[in-house]
Amino acid sequence: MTTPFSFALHATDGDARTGAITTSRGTIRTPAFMPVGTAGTVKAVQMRDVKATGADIILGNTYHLMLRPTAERVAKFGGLHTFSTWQGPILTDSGGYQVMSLAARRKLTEEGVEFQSHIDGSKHMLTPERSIEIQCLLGADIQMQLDECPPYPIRPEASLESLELSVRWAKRSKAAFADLAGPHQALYGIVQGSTFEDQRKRSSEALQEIGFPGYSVGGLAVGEGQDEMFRVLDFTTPTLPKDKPRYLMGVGKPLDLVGAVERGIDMFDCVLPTRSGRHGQAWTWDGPINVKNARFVEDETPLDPESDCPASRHYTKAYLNHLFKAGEYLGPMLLSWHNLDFYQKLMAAMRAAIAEGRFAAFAAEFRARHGN
RNA sequence: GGAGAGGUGGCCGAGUGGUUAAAGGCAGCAGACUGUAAAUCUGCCCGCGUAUGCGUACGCUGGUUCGAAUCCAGCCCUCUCCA
Repeated sequence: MTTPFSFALHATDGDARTGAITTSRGTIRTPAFMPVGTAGTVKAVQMRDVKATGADIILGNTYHLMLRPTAERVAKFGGLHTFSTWQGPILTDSGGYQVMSLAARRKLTEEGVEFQSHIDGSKHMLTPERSIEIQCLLGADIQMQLDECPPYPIRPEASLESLELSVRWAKRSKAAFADLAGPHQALYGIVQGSTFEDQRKRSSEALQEIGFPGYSVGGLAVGEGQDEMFRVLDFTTPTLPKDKPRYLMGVGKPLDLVGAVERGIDMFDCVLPTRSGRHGQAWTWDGPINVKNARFVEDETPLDPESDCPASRHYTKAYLNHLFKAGEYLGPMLLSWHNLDFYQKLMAAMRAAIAEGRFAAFAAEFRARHGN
């Protein structure tokens, strides 16, 4: 439990990078995709299966775990790792995303965010300090500063104001983290600034002045579209230090991941593989399909016969189609599992391509096969 | 044989004179989902047409009415109870 947090770059190919983050709970191979486990569970998939897909780290969420079962109760059980049985590294989001997704249920002030629980209406004040305290109670290996994830589109003046608030919260988060966390844990700052180049630069510089072991790009994939997101990355990642991990929060679709890795991103998280899996969508090398579609009713082929993942190899599309049509739980379970596995295989393929200096060719081939 | 209830779009089921191509649900056909209030949401769902629209339609036949899924008559069928 004493291995300090560190990041090592192994190879670069263009702007794409591959390396490893070392934590006391294990190594995270980058570029990494982190399955989202908001409420202490990667929805519909058992931890041992999440692990078997090749995931090195998963997410938890401050807001949701604070409300239920509460951070204090999780701490009583020995932390989120023990409680959930996930023994690898855990990254927790600070509640910043809920500032946007639950905008109607919160009040934002300089002090922090007051949420009205979506469960029972009770009020909860989440300050930068309290967010760090909760993340420490959960035992998160990588923690996020409390930030305001602004909506899109947003006026430049409003974005700037929001960005400055997030910077002030970053400073407070770091101070709280210094008091409560250990050297084996890490706190990331979050770059904001919407789609404005000068603001992204300003945010990036302000955070580096404070100093963090890793930097996130937040406030993207919120409706601006892929072209715009890539445009923002084009001028944002170059402002980040090369020797620290770069985390693009909340992204994305497979093609988003490829484009972002191409632009120098090292870490990703997204609900998409699990959510779309629950909704019948399967991601494959040949693009996304919806297993509920009538054309799969008698399709006896599996999602990926070459995969070592049982969900991808053992079950026919006809069977998956039947499970979804019949409303059987196993359908969402199998597709979530398969999608997580596909995402990990995609990340592994990108890592290998970067290490071997053929990332551009890999990306081109993937785009051609997967569809645009 | 007697008494009663009822027949509505693939199914269930509202509607009991005009604003009804006919609520709602299910099934069906598609789409969306990006730091998870999501096993969710959206659209289509009689036929033809992009559409204004036209045609057909509430067991069958006939009638009343300016106008009928709705009122009347006859017929056909189903269900429940009593014999």
